[in-house]
Amino acid sequence: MSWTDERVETLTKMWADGQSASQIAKELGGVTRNAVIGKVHRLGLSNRVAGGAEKEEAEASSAAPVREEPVVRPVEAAAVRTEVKPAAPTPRPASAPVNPKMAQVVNNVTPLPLRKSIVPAGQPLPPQPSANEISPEALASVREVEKHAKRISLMELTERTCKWPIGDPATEDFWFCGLPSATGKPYCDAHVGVAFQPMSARRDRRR
DNA sequence: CCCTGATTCGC
DNA sequence: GCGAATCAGG
Repeated sequence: MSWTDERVETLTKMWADGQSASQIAKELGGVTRNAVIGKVHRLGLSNRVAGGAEKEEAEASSAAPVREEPVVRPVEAAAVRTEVKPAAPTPRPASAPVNPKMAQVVNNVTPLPLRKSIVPAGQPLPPQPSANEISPEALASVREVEKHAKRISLMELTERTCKWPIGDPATEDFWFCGLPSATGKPYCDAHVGVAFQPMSARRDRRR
């Protein structure tokens, strides 16, 4: 792969938008993160956020561009950010996963009343599984695991962290399990245990 | 260990 | 110019 104008443009935009070198490399394909970093330096795009807080951009405020040679103007950066794809709707695996919301009922972590505000008016809720659809063993292991969960935030999720949500997303008391997830699986072993269950077993336990 | 960017240097 | 290897760090 060579650095075509188009690829350089992609690199420039993603870098300005705060994407990591590895993310950019993955997007471009055919290059390693080292290649991306090398190119970034050769392009003189290095010094990104300058110093301090990373992760979230510090451009919201339209502070006067003191420094010349702007990498990307705020408007431009904002436009790019808008293109970020929203999380894809979670498809139900063939093995009939149980709604994660169940965890709360199970944990009796204030299951009800759910904050009405998080459910847009007029939006019918998907079928909510009941506690007895989950095997006692799976429940026990989940309760145990959630005591030691890493409690990571949305931004800290990676391909190999458990993405099981815990708590109420409408409050501060919300986080993700964060324990190591089996390669290729979205959750840690315990949460895979309650998320994926054979249809027959669920039917049998259902009241 | 997972990950980050920075630098060097043979090609 | 390129990027693997390496370094330094979270």
